[in-house]
Amino acid sequence: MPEGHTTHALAGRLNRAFAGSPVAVSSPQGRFDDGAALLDGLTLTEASAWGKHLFVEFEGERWLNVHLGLIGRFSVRRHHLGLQPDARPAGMPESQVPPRTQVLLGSQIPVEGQVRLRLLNDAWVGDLRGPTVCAVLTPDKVDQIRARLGPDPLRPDADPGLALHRISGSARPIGELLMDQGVLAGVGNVYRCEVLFRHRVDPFRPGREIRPVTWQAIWDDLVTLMPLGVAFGQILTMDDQVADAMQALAEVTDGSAAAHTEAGTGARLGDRFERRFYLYKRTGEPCRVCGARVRTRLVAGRNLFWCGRCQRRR
DNA sequence: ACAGTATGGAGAT
DNA sequence: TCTCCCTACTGTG
Repeated sequence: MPEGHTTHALAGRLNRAFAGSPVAVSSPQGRFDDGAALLDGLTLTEASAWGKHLFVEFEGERWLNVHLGLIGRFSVRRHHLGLQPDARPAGMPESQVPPRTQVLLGSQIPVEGQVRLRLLNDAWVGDLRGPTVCAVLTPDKVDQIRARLGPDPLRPDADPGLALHRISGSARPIGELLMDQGVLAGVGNVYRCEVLFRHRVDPFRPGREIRPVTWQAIWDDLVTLMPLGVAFGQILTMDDQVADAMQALAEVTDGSAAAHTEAGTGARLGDRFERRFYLYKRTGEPCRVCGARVRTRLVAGRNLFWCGRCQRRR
């Protein structure tokens, strides 16, 4: 389910599992052998996300860039092999065991399916499958990619004015502009349909006809909604679920409930919510607000869902 | 077992 | 606007 919330959650999991430790990098599938060799054994500095792009910095100014595309997955889980005493020379501290040794130990971790990239340290294993992008980049190239991306509502440094500038100067429909990663980074098909509905905006309305105050409301809404997606591992847009999620998140932040800080599976707060949207994939069903049938149209190769009555031009 | 679909995006046309 | 890439899950037989 890769929209921006997925990438940001992934960056967090990678940091909790690997940041600050040397990482054995391999390509069990073989299609990333060259890139893996460039990173193997380097210390992972920090993972971060910008929209749907994941950037993982390693020592020596080497960057791993991953884009999950439509079907990519990146699992991060604990393994229980540990480092066996006889796997390193006598007297060598565990922290100095060469990553290659870890690779040998790691080879005991079964590989299921096509794993393009495997990250491994003494406690964690991360397996990447089916990405559209998996590459090692120089800092220059990383800057280039970032320069092409619009502001990301999940980044504190984001400037919604940049997106407004591109929207207000465009004749393209807002439903299309929201999906353009150069206008706004991180929003995909679900968030675009749902957020336009939440503000009753006609998806076919040209960008230049969107009032700045309307754009600001949409942006503010995304700044509220998308962190919930990160925290709960699913896209939440329905008012009742959003309210519940915000409350649950506030309780965790206040410390009045046990915080789940493990990077592993199972401890996630996610999957607690029923999968339910205002419009997404509800073609022909009644609008939850007005009862009109939810409509759909292929826009630039993707299914756009909208309510022709609630989102009529005003 | 197999077909269909999917929350993306690049490149060709 | 079309074609292609790539994996996981769903529904059908």
